[in-house]
Amino acid sequence: MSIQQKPVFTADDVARAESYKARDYPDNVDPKVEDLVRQMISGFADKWTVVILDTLWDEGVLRFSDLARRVTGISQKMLTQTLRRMERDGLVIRKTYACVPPKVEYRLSPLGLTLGAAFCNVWIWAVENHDAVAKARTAFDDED
Amino acid sequence: MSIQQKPVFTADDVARAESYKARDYPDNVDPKVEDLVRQMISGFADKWTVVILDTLWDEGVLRFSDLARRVTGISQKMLTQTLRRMERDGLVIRKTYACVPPKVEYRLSPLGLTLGAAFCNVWIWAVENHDAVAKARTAFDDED
DNA sequence: CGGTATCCACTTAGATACTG
DNA sequence: CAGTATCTAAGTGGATACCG
Repeated sequence: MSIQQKPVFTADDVARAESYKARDYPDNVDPKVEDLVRQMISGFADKWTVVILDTLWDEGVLRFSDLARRVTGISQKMLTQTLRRMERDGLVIRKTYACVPPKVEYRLSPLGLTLGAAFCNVWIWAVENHDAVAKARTAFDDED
Repeated sequence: MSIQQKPVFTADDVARAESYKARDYPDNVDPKVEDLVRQMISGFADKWTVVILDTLWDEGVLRFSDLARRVTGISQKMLTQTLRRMERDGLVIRKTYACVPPKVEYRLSPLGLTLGAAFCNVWIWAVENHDAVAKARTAFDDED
């Protein structure tokens, strides 16, 4: 059998990966920190949070109804819920104006801005690789 | 959007955001592409996918049972399901050995490797900001 | 306009049992 | 070991109605 001991990936693979990678990824992280981080990521890694982050990153400041319009398919309930959680986590700043009819503006906090920046490469990856994923899916479905 | 244009944030905020940002984020993306990308992101943005991606990124090659051990809290069912979806999307390569007892190895594909690389900054963000998030939460819960 | 509250259909995921 | 199959409890999210 031809077991490759170390080179799981070719130099080319690694080079392409590096092009998505900005800062150095720490090799050894404290297991406790690792676990904490996973809990955090798990918390943020849901459908709507990422899309809302993306939208606010793109648009800057949006009213509730504008967000509802741009985040296609979201219900009012989920929009409210997700925005509250993001506000609680310090990612989003909510500003209400005491007027009639009411007006509420949402925007990313500095913390949310840095998270949005960290997500940039993921969005770029998605733009550049969505056809590769589509191809992989049809290939997978066709075999067997 | 280019974050320099809108004066919503201070120069310091922007500088900190830039430190997480590697490649330039495209200003104008085709709305249809934008929508496709959001569907993709929504698909990948679930709890287990991200954690498995992280684990395989860290460890390289893992057997099914090793993955189950490292991805704390996941059920066998979800592990199987998520790995299948990731394999179908072309992120993960599954290699079975015809022996008794059976042995199955999982590793990231080149495509999965690039996605993992794109996620690096998000993980770094999580490591560096999890205390900020914790503080935001207690602050939010204390008021009212 | 920007929510909250309630109800309910549907999905999800864990536990358990079984298989190649 | 690495799954699949089945059942069920819990959670999720949409629709609707109503409120400040």
